[in-house]
Amino acid sequence: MFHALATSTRRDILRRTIEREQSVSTLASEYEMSFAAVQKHVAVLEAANLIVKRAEGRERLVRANPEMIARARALLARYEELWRSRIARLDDLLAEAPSTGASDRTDNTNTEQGD
Amino acid sequence: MFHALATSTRRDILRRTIEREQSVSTLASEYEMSFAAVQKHVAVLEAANLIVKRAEGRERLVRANPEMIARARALLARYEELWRSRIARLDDLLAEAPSTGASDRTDNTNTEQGD
DNA sequence: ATAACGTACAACCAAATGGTTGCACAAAGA
DNA sequence: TCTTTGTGCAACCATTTGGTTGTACGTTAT
Repeated sequence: MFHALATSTRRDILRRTIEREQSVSTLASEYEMSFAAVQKHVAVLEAANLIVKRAEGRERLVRANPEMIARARALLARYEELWRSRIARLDDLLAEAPSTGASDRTDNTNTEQGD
Repeated sequence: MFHALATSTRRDILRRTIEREQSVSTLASEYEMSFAAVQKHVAVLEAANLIVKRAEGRERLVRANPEMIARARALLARYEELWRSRIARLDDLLAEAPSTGASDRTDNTNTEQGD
């Protein structure tokens, strides 16, 4: 899935199909490359479930699948969560190690950098 | 950057270096592949600024760069925002269309769908 | 019916990728 | 000193990737 997102052309296709459903050839007309090249990019995005296609006459209408985008984002959010918990653990160590004796954690509102 | 995240080995390295800073050879010992292969993966992550290295004696200690992870997540969040605003726009159209004629647009014969 | 359009897919090609081994070199240790 | 360890880099190889052209086939228009 990250592989599917790894090309700017595909991210652009994703952006366009988020904004509005459109056919493969309409998409293809937006780029310098051949129709077949765009069609392959669409196929990669489809395999990653980042878009879905719908048949309408001879056209295939492409639209983004927001579920999958949310999933990618959630995965990265988990990495950030790992980071926060690591900081929290270090924080605990620092709170315990010195002989300050105070077992209760004083103000530990620290460097949260996520949004 | 998404390219750097596109391999499970590299995502795993990222995960490990989030949890704790460690040397390249320590990382390499965790995988079946050769040291050089892991070293190249680390180099890719470093080029994408997803990790940073620090020299300590002959070792190179690797740690994750949470800023960059947040940035990747923010980019995906923007796609979701696009989706939400698209839904909101459709919502507006549906709210306006039935009542209040308001024929401001002179030649709106081709009633754009979506945007 | 015939032409034009939209799509899919195969074959092909150059470049990038993910892996290997081997070598060079600095730092630690015997 | 000599050896071992940790690192980086180059050369090489197989596979994947991103692009091309060509072909086939169903749908729409003339």
